Amino acid sequence: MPLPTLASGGLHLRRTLDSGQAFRWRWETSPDGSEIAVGILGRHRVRVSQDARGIHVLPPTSAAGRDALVGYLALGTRHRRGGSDRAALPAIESALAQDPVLARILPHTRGTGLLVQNPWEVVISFIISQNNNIPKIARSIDHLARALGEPLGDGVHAFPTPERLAAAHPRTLRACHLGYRAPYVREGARRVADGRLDLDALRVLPEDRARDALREVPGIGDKVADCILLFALGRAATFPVDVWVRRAVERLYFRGQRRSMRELRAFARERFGPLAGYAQQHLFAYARGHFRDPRDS
DNA sequence: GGGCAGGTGTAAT
DNA sequence: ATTACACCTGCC
Repeated sequence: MPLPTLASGGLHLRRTLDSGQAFRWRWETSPDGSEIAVGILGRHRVRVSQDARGIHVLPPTSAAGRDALVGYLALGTRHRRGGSDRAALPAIESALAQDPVLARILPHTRGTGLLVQNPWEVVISFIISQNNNIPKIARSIDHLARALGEPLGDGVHAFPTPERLAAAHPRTLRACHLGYRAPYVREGARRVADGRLDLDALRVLPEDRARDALREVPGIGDKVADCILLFALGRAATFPVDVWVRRAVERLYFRGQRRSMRELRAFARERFGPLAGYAQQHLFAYARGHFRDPRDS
């Protein structure tokens, strides 16, 4: 059975893949009406769906693709990884539900997990994300992959390597609609390619040191650095504050009063501790669902 | 057309 | 340590 059904472990596939932490997933509807996520993990094109029985890895996903998916979704990693505990999602959500605000939100967002993504891809993806919106971010990344990524067949391309991206002609980047972010992307790629930014080395640094190292790259500020730490480097205590999370925290915890970035970070650390990253995911999802119009609550 | 979108760099306070 | 502004681009 090369493509088994995997225990969901409390993971809600759709909520997780659509939560804004990854940009290369597409959804298709199968003949029986079920929804199938199609994505690219490294050099593997993978297809996956979920129903009451669990998470199904679907053809033509290879065995290697299946393994990549298990790691990516953090399935079967109930115990220690990289020296830190990764508790099962239901246990995490039970802990978060001690907070009355999250207890109210969780029914809408339960199952939103943190992915274990490739740091290089996350660095570039979130540099592109600044002052941008999700459809446009996804489009730019898709353009980059087509222009510079290894072809994997069927018109699908891997994410470009640092070397290829660093060597890309400005004209090529221009065609990816990166706008003023193009020089940031290029410089980030150069630094990863030549070792000035050693992403693997960041894994063993204290969180603050790793954030400082990331912030040295032009185009990476506090928010993008936090996203990289949370979505690719396993730092679940990190609390990226974007406009949506800010809105959610200020309205739900501070009666709509404006708080400084510093206050918001301190709040998250005190309130959610090592699970702040998960709390952020829930607050973000809820805010996007309910605060679309800045006037309503 | 002006404003905004999952920020950041820069200059000024 | 905070605040104001510009910024590619696509969309309303």
